[in-house]
Amino acid sequence: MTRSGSYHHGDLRRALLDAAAEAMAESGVAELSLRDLARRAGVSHAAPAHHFGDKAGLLTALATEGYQLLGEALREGDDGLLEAGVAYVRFAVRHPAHFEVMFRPDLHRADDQDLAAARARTRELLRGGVAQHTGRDPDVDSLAAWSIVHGFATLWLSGALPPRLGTDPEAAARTVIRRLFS
Amino acid sequence: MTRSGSYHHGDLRRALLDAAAEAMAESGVAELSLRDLARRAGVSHAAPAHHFGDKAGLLTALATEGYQLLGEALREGDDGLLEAGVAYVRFAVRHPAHFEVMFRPDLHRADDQDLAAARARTRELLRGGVAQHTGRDPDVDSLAAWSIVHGFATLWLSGALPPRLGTDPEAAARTVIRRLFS
DNA sequence: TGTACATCAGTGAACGCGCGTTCACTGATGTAC
DNA sequence: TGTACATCAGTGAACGCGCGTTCACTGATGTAC
Repeated sequence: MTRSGSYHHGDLRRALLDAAAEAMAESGVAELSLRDLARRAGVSHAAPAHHFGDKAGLLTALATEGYQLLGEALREGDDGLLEAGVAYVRFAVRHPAHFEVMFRPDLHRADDQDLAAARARTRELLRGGVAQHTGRDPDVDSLAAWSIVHGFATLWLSGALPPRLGTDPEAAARTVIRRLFS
Repeated sequence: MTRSGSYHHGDLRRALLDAAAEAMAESGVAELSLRDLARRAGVSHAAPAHHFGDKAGLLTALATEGYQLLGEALREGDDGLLEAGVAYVRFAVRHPAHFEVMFRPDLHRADDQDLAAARARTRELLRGGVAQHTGRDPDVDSLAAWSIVHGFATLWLSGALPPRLGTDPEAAARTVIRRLFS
């Protein structure tokens, strides 16, 4: 879509979201600036305002996309609870920037309509998936499941886990999740 | 310790750490600035450099203190696994700033000696506590336990959990942790 | 008890920087007729 | 097929801001004798 040399970018919105995810994965959200994203996309530093209004607007769009991607990941991993849990961890590791901004309400506009809709839909998937597969209190079960996969993903991303676990987060997560449902 | 009107503060190091925890709890780490902390402590904006060198130095000290506080909390909650887990969540909710900076290596100097020592000691407590009380593979059990309490605490702090859970994080956490060891 | 002096803690002015945001503009696109 | 015009996307200069850091300084403290 990038027509280089042309005045119009082609799909600047997409390019800015990708640049944001890339920049955050590289050096964290603290370093993120609109001017840097514009530089990465090869446009003037005032261009982003056209698509997102301001910085919070861009991060809100990124969070919204994150909930959509997570929703797709959960639907694909519809081979039972274990695989859904693994899919959650896989999403977090593959899309660390989306994952972070989704759970940092200080970074996005939590009351944005699109974001709220995507968030609600994906959370329903999370709850519904657990309720289907368990015989116990689905409230407790879904909260326990969410906590354990979210905790594992967060600890993995922060580098807090011991090196002994190796380099495959999904394998390690599988063992841990299995422990919850044994 | 604050001798107001005097040239020397008395315990500026302590005051700055407290101010940092307070400021982060109020408005997140993104807003944190050394100049603001100096304002809160009632000293000139160049004073913090004297005690911490720079911003990363201050946050490293905060993370170190966090590991010490968490260690104490875990030792006190030595009435079994369940209460240790609850103590973990209680620590996170009472000291959200410490908790955040401990698990954000982009905010502190991970190779600082004091920090590394405090971190290692507290992690040993985490692992050791679980190994004592379980009949199964202690590696898997301690990782599952850490994941579930860390995940619950993180989700609670981010406001992601449904309002239905009420306002008492410890009660909700207790139910969830019990589920892991049932 | 008093004095000299080294050390330490805090001051305040100055610097350069990158940032977000605003604004009048211009180039490109698409649509009506 | 051609022309006029509205709309949209991106430009580039300008602004004001708060920040971290540096530096020569000064006030306070503690210690040796």
